[in-house]
Amino acid sequence: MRGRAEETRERILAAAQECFARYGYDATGVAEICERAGVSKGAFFHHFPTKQAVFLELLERWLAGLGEKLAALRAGAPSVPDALMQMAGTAQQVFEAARGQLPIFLEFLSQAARDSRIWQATISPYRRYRAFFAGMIEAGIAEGSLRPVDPDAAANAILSLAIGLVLQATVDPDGADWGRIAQQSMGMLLEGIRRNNENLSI
Amino acid sequence: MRGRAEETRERILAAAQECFARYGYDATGVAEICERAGVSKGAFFHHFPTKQAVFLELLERWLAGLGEKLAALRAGAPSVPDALMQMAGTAQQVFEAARGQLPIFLEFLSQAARDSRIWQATISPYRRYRAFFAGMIEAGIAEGSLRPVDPDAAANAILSLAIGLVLQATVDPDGADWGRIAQQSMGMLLEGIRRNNENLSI
DNA sequence: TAATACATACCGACCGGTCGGTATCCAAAA
DNA sequence: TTTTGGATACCGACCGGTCGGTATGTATTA
Repeated sequence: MRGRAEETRERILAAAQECFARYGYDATGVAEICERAGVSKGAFFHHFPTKQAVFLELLERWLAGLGEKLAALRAGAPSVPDALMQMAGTAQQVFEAARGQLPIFLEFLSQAARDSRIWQATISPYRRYRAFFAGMIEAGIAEGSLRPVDPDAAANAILSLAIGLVLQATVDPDGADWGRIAQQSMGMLLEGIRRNNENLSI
Repeated sequence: MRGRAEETRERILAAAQECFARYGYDATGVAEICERAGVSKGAFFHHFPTKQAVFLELLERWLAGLGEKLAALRAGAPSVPDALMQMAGTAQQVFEAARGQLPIFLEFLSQAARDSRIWQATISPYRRYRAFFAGMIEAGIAEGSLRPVDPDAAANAILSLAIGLVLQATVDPDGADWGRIAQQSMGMLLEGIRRNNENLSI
C-alpha cells in the first residue's frame, strides 16, 4: 500500500474541490469536506494548517495544469493561428469534462479579488499566460501569419475572450453550445488580426 | 425632505454594496452592513426580509442600469460598428468610476452559479443582452457594415470579450490600462467581422 | 519505542434572524 | 390649534446554531 497519508490528502483535496465548486469557499464548512472525504477533522488539520491552504493548493494545481496544457498545444501546432484555433477547439472537451466543476474557477477569481495571499498566487501565473500569448502573437507577426498588431493588446483580447467564454459557460451551461461558440469567437478575432484576408466561412 | 425611511433603505443598500464588493456576500455580516450604514439591525430587517433580499435588489438595479446604458449608446450611434466602438470607449469611464466596486460583479456571478433564485434574476437580463447584441449584428449585416457572420456567435464573442475585460480589470486593476485595452480588443474583433477591410491602425 | 496518522471531544467567536419595546410621524378628532 | 391614537420606523439585547480551529487521546507504522 503506497502512502496511506498521501491518499488521505488527495481525498481531502478532491472533496474540497467538489464542495468549493458546489457551495463556494465561504459556504463550505471544513466538516462538510471531511464528511465527503470520509475523514475526521483531526486528519484534515493534520494535513493542512487551514482551510485556505487547501484552497490554495487546489488553485496552484489548477493553474499549473492550465499552463502545461497551453504550452503543449502551442508546441504541437505548425503556426500561431493554428495553435490558437486548436486551443479554442479543446474548449469543447474542457467544458464537457469540467461541467459542474467550473464554478470553482469563479471561486478562484472572487477570492483572488479579495485575499492578497490568493491574489499573489493567482496573478503571477496569470501574467505568465498573458506574456505567453503576447509571445505567440509576436511569433505570428514574425512568421507572417498575423498583421503587425500590438502583441500585448492582442494577448489581452484573447485572454478576455477565453475568460468570458469560461464564465458564460459556467453560469449558463445550457444556454449555448459553448464549444462551438468558442471556436467561432476565436475565429472572428483571429480574422481581425491575421494577415491574409481570404474569407474563410465561419 | 423626502422619506426618512427611503433614505435609510438607500443607506443600507449603499453600505451593503460596499461590503459585498469588499468582502464578498458570505463574508459580509449583517452587523457590518448596519454599522457602515449607521443603522440598527432592527432597521435592517424592517426594510428587508433577509440578507439575500438586499443582494437581489442590488443585482436587479445593476442589471437594469446596464441595460439602459447599452440601449442609449446603441440609439445614439450612426452605425453598428460605431455603436460597438462607443461601448468599448465608455469602458474607460466605467472602470475608473467603479474602481474598487467592481468585485461585486464577481460576487453577482458566483452567487448566480449557485443560488437558483439569484440565477434566475441574472440569467434573464443576460439573455436579453445577448439578444440585443445579436440584433445589433443583424442590423449591421443589413446595413452593410458587417460581413454575413452568424449573429448569435458574434454576439457571444462580444459578450465574452466584455465579460473577460471586466473580470481582468477587477482582479488586476493595475495590470494594464483596461480602458485602452477594451478599445483595442473590440477594434480587433470588429475588424474580424466588418465588411470593408481597409487597414485601420490599431 | 518513537514518530506519524488519524479520531473525538470541545472551545470561543460569530452568524443571520427574532423580539419586545420605543421614538417619530401624520391624520383626524376635539 | 392642540390633542390623540394608531401606523410606521427604528432600536439593541438576545437566540439557537454553525464556524474554523485546538487539545488530547489512540491506532498504525517504521
